[in-house]
Amino acid sequence: MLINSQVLSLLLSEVNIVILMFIPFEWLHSELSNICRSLLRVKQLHAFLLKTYLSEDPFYATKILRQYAVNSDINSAHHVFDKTSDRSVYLWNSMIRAFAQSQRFFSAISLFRTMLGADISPDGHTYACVIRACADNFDYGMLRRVHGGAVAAGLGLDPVCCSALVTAYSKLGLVHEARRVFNRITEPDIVLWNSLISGYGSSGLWDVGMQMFSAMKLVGKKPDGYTLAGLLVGIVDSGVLSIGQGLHCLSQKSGLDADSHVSSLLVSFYSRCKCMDYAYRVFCSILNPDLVTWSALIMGYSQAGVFEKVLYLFRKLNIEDRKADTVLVASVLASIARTANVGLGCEVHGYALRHGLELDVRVSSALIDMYSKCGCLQLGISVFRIMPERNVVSYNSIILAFGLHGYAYEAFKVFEKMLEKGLVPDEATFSSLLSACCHGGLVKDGREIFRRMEEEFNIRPRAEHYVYMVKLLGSSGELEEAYSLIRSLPEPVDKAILGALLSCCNSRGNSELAETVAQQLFANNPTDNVYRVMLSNIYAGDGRWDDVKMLRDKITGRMRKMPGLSWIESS
DNA sequence: ACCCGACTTC
Repeated sequence: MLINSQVLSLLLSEVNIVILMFIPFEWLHSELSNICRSLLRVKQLHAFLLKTYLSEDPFYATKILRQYAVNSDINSAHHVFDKTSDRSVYLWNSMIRAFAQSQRFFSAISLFRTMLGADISPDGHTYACVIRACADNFDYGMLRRVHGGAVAAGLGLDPVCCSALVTAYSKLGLVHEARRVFNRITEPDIVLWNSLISGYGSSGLWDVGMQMFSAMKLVGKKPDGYTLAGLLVGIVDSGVLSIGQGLHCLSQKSGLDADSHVSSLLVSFYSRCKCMDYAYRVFCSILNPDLVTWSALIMGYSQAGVFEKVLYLFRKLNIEDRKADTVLVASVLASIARTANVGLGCEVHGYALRHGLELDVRVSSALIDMYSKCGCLQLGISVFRIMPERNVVSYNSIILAFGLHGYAYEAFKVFEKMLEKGLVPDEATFSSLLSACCHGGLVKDGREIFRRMEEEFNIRPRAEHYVYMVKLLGSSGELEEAYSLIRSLPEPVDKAILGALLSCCNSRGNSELAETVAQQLFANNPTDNVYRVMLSNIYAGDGRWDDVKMLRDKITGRMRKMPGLSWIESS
């Protein structure tokens, strides 16, 4: 029986028991089992189930609940759950999962607690779902409690539960804890092996992941797409290019390169290694690359600074009649910000508007940054004003924008507002604020915020923060204070921090301190001739030509200065 | 249903 959409709509809206007799149940099952991306259709199906009293059946109730959940209609999903009197474990699990996936962590936990009190026992999947939710919310305390609960319920060795535990502990950075869970299982299944390998991969321990990979093959387990993906995420830079190439080779031999996750990871692996030719070749070999793979390639070109390729690919995507998503548009905008071409930025903003992507946090934040870097602060502010949802990144972007344009006072005002909203500032927030102080010459506020960063917000300053502090203090003549800040740091001091002080010595004409700083730089970076050039310029300013000559003679090899180039676009 | 991918600010 062939059912086209018109017939279907008619059936769903005008159904009665007579028509029901003609509906093949295989069709109904497939309609409910496949992911339906239309909320309207889900509602029609639900109405149909209600009319035929099939909604009482926990099997159908679960199916429709899940359909509501994938369409983000969590209230309807909850309604279905409430109306079903005969609740199976699967139904409970689906509802807990629906809460967890729609970021309603506390609802998920509270439903889980209700389930513990009800006359039904949670199974491995219930615990797995709650465990995952704990990890997604970085709630270590809750994770320990749920883990304890699982052990007490006799599920401490349940394969499903343990896979989730291994992943959760790895996500919280406790890969040793994950290993302990793994070690308790005498015969791990492929999923458990994959969980541990992914855990090592995402914790930066790709070598241990490779050891586990060998161990897994020794006990006769055949790797699948998850295994390769877990290994590939760990290969982060060109230092281990050959390992990644080996995995590429392996994926081709085993046919796993057809897996969309594996192929997109191969593209991003080559991108991370700056091997864009390889990345492009892998991309071209994929039959129907999905948006994630397109994004990986576009990001690769963006990070390699090949901006014309970014735009070329974005246009190519459109020519192929594919619709970009928020992540892809945000990446393209970030790339345009670096070219400072506001015309292109406006084009992509227009694209975002036409496709209803402009209110997304990532897109909006990228727009703020793009407009401010292109010199259009006002446009960035307008975007910030209208965005419905703001996160730390959005605030960081607008703070940076104000600072960049010399409005340090506004930057601090936004910072206060951000704290009022209960958002927790991160390292980038303080980078942006310190940068604002540098642009505005606010020494006092800079010192204050630098102090608060550590004392009040528990953020240990990184090299970039010290660079800003040194620049701020040094350029306002407080060279001694800048130097004593540097001396409080453990050796070896990052060359960017010392370099910032050296450059301040240059502009303030303090050759005495410059010599001390430069000696330290020479000692730790003997091949970096830039610092010799800087010091020789300082000597030249004092007319100490003998010292200039002595330094210049030490510069071995050729130094080529890149000619300064700039361009403007005219229309 | 447990294990895998692109992500805006520094």
